[in-house]
Amino acid sequence: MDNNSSSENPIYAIVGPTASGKTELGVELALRLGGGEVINCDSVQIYKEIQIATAKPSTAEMKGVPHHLIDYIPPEIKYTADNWADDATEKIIEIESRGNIPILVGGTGFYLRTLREPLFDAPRTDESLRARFTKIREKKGADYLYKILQKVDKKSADKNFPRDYPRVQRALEVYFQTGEKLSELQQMRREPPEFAMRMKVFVLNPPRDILYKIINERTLKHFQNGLVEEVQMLREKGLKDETTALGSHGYKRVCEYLRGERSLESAIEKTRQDVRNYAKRQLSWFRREKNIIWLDGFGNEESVQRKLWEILNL
RNA sequence: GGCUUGGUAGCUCAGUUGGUAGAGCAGAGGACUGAAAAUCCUCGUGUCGGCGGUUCGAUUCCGUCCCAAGCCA
Repeated sequence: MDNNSSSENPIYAIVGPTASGKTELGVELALRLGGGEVINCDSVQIYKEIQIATAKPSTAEMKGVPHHLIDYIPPEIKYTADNWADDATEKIIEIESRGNIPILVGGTGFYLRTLREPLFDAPRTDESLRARFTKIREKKGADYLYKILQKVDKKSADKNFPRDYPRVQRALEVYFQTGEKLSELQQMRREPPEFAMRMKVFVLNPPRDILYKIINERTLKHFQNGLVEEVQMLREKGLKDETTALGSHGYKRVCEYLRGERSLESAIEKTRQDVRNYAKRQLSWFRREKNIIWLDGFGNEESVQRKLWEILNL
């Protein structure tokens, strides 16, 4: 690989809220560039076997553009942001080494940030320790864990709210696993990768009301396309409701329906709301993100595509 | 046509023994360091259906009209 030229080569990222047309824009960009390859940046599309409600691109939608990090993790695995950053880094190097251009496409802002601003060095989460804390929380409440955290790592406790248990628990897990305070370890972020500076990140920003309408329609379509049957099949094969994969939009509510906890109708409505709320959170996240370029509209709109080609001189 | 029960925030409703009102949901804004499609924080002025009357003061009581649901003709 020629390091000199690669240090000037851009890497692209197309991000934004769910249902904003990232997939199409990413593929069009790859074709326009000639030699673009898509790397998925979505925390659910990485999983194999869950399909219908994941909005993974179909073969036709890929238009011959190579796609990476899609459909490659078994659904029972707990995959994390750091795993993805490692895999994505590897793919970026691989794609560039064959003279092609990586295009990150997806809506998981945390993953993208993890790639650009790597996390501190830490051992993998000790799942048995996590299970123990979860048990304590279920028995004694989130406030109880929070009080422990106040004693062992006051700074972490002050940063978080008592009921935000994933973060409170994470800080406790780190402390009891490593003997060190998360608040101190977090200062020690690793150096950004060489390519971080070469990344051009575009964020799609469609009108909210239209986006919500599309989400509502798409959700209904997922159910009509056999989402319930897909979940039934996965559960019959032994996939647990508690997995990350079955916790994703649609799947979670269908599991509740299959457990008899809600009606099918309410599973659809609740999923719609889950996805709408998620889209809003994604936008909040990207507003905070540094070094991004906003593209108003949907990724499948010609005006948006034209604007992107213009910015990139393509 | 008569009777009954309702008409309060986008929706479902609570409430004020008369001093212009508050919950849940929806929605909005925000946080985010290995669970991130997760998790959490903050945000509620609306002719209290219209018009009159009583009253210092009415969304609250009275009258009347309109609308909805139910029952009786």
